[in-house]
Amino acid sequence: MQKFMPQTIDELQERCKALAGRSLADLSQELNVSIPENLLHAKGWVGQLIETFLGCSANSKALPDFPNLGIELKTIPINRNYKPLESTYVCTVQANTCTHWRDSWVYNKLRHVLWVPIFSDPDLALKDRKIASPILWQMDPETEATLRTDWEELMEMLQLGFGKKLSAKFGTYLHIRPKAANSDVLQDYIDEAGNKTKIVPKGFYLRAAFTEQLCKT
Amino acid sequence: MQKFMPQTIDELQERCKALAGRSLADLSQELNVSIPENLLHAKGWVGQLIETFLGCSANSKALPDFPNLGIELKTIPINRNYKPLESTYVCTVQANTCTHWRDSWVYNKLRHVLWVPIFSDPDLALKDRKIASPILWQMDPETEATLRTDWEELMEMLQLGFGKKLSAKFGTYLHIRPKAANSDVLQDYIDEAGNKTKIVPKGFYLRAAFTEQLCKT
DNA sequence: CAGGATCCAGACGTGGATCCGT
DNA sequence: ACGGATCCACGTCTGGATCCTG
Repeated sequence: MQKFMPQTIDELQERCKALAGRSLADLSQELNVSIPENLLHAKGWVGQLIETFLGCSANSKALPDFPNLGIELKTIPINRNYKPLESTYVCTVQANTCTHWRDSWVYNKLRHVLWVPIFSDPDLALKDRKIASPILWQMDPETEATLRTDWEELMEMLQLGFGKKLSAKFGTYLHIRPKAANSDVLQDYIDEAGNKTKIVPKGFYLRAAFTEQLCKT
Repeated sequence: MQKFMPQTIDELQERCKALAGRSLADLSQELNVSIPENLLHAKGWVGQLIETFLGCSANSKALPDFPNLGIELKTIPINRNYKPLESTYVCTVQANTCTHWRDSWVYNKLRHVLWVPIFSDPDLALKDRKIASPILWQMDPETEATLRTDWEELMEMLQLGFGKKLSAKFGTYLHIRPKAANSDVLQDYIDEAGNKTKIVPKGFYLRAAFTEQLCKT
């Protein structure tokens, strides 16, 4: 059962009110989808459940989840104390497409986000996990400055051919980690010496230390 | 039931002998695959049946059907008089990748081909269609000269931006036709004036007049 | 009947993320 | 607890070709 996509921010916020406090069992029953035993073989299940409830089409590449509103949806697993349990995936890294920050996928994905924190302590069964209050958020100048610096430094390392040395240790809010089916997946890359090589596809992620600020406000 | 891939040309020719004269009903029974009522919703079925019988893996992109032998497999529907009923698809057209003929996908697909003609008169039910004698063929210099000229002229028209005017009328042996799910599928293209536009994805095909020469020898 | 349009299966890529060893 | 590794769904692309109308 798919809902209609909200046409205005007010409609979206109404839908968010109807989401806060509800359990995943509750939501999946209303939407008539079956609930998996755990997330090991369904890692994206919660995110897709929330997408369905809020009425995003779940397809559409390169467009925000709510295209007419320009808003991106991100779920965040948190513990009882509103502390994120995981980093948050932002988008794939496009090596060799050097643009300005404002043209980047990262900026455009994070400019305007609906964060949906979900109480997800590991001892809490999937069905009993509950939605906290969704947060409609816009990137502020200070945050942008930090993200921009992170992005520029990380992209520069990639451009210069240091992709293999680019570990998840770099970056204040944003960092780069593998993003692939497994480590056998490889894509073309040109290293610092100008030689053709292969690296595992990578993605941008927000560190939990960053999203913690959002969830605790 | 998948067979092993032939490791030598001799093994491949043995397999071909076992194929000649047999009906599609016979083959599909041996391979334990169900036979469709007609080809309208299974246009590639015959080709895939023959692939299975001859032991090609059916995956592998950019590689020949028999990678270790460097041989490509092509089925050709023919009538009682060995005249092809259709043109033969070769490969997709890669606009904006101008290389030399010998580096082209067309040359490499057609250098060494196992043609499998199949009696396919329209009044003959799918199950009753029979395999004629497979033909293991290598491109000869005269054929290459004609194919090369066709390919160079067609590619030049594409490079120069005349993709929209490039109809299937051009080319002696080889021509270009749409190759997509339907005519709504579009891909980026730069026209003769240098403007960005969209065209339907295209493929190279061999005219029936060309394959007729092969089937009648 | 030639040329433009179309159809399926299966591989591949991307967006949704969490898992889990050190 | 962090960073490298991994997992599913689903849309898109590609290779297998034939359909079908003017």
